[in-house]
Amino acid sequence: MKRKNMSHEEQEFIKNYKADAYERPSVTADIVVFTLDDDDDLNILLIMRKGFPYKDHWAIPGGFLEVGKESIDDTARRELYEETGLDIDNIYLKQLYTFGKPDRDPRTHVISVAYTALIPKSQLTISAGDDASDARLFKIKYDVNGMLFVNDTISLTESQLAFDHNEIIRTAITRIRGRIDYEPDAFNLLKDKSEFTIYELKRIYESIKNTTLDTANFRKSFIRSYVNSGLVVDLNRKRAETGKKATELYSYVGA
Amino acid sequence: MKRKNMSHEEQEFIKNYKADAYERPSVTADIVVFTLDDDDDLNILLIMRKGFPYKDHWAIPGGFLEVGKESIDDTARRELYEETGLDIDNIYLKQLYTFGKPDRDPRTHVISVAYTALIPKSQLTISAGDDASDARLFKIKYDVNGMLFVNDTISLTESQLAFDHNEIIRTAITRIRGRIDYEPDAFNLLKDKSEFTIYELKRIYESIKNTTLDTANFRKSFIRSYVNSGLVVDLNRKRAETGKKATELYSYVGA
DNA sequence: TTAATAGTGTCTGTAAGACAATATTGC
DNA sequence: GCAATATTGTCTTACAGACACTATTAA
Repeated sequence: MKRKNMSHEEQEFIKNYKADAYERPSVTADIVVFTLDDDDDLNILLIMRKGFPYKDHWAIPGGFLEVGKESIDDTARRELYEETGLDIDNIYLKQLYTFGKPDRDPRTHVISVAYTALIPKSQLTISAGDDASDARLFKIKYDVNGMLFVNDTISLTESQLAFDHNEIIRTAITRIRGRIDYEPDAFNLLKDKSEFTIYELKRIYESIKNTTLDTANFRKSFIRSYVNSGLVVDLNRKRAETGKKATELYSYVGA
Repeated sequence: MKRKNMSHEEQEFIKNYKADAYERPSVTADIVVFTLDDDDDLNILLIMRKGFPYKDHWAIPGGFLEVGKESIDDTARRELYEETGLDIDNIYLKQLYTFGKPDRDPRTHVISVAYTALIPKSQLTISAGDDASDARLFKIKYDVNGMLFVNDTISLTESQLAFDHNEIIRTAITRIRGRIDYEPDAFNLLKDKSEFTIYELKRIYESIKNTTLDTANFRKSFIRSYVNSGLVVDLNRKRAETGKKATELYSYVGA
């Protein structure tokens, strides 16, 4: 915010402003990191909390805003980097929603600005940050009581998560499902968005929507929405795999 | 957040937690209040700031979170009530986006959780709250440099607004335009959503989208989307106005 | 040749937009 | 009757979903 003409009076006010006059909340950025595993199932990154509160509970990664030094978007990027070692630029990271009930954290009033990240597994180097004793990917499953988070060694119900993180994850899934039909979000989960097949993209749609799609209709929609608009170009090359007909390759060239 | 089984160790941790150990930002809820004026043009509520910073600048209403006492949603409701005297329940008030750049407020790092409200003018009793010397509705117009805010006596360019409030308003307009085609937001701007004509609703759509719509096509879409789904019922009564054919009345019965 | 996957074609129903035509009312 | 607005109908185009059919490759 560049102010052109701040009066002397106003400058004095700012100089003497006591931010401590009112009690302030803490603010965190917390990130729902989605990826696809080798089964093409939708996965989420959870960390095991090292300290209180919710010590030894699984949680989504995140951390406190560094006041005056960074925007809340930067907090999300920084925390994501610390947890995944990701090249922070060129990453799908979008603000999701802000959660602000006074008792959502037992320490003090903590406002959580939640973000959603969509990252191909090949780009993730998962490592537990300072505040975590472990960090893992979990498949998202559903039973009558809600979501389950499952991998080879661990199975969690959503109520076992720290804080209100189950609600944040629910909100993220709802949002990404709502967006996928009219925004090119899904490309961000491709192993290599500069060289992919329609069927790789289709599997991403199916994982996010938790359904199966008709290949013919998916192709029509893909051509109409992305190729005809120039967002995706046909590479006029094919990729051959053993035992199958070779598949045409496309490249996402962005907006 | 009800925790069932918090360990003694964790309880001790919470008791001894010093929130002051890290610097915290301030958090505000700021509200973009939309209404339609008597010309059926889209209006926004702005207040004239009484104190520094941006003293004597127009701004959207809002205020600081009362830490530990209220959720950020409640902050928005409370501030909206103070500025409009509104019956706070039964109001369209939705979280929009959170703005968190460190220098967006010259006092200190202030995180603004922005909300959008859609309220019929008949329900608004606009009054300047504690922190405002004036409160007015402004038509939203556009010129080559962006938005203008205009009423009978005042004309503002968007860059004259306090803080980054022009960016917040832009975000709100984009969001509401994007939502109106698939969410029943527009009903919240009707004078009386329990008794309205198709044409009253059409004018709201036109104001938000800033276009004119075909009556025949609007009717078809209205019937399909709302009457057939039961969200709106045909009252089987008409309202007569002088010099015109009487118009069928409908009632929004909600989800 | 056959299994497996890639890709095309066709049909149906629904919806959006353009626009013509008809209906009702007060004056 | 006429002006003004309300309401219905028709035509075109686009798209989504269901599903039958053809094409290519490796084993």
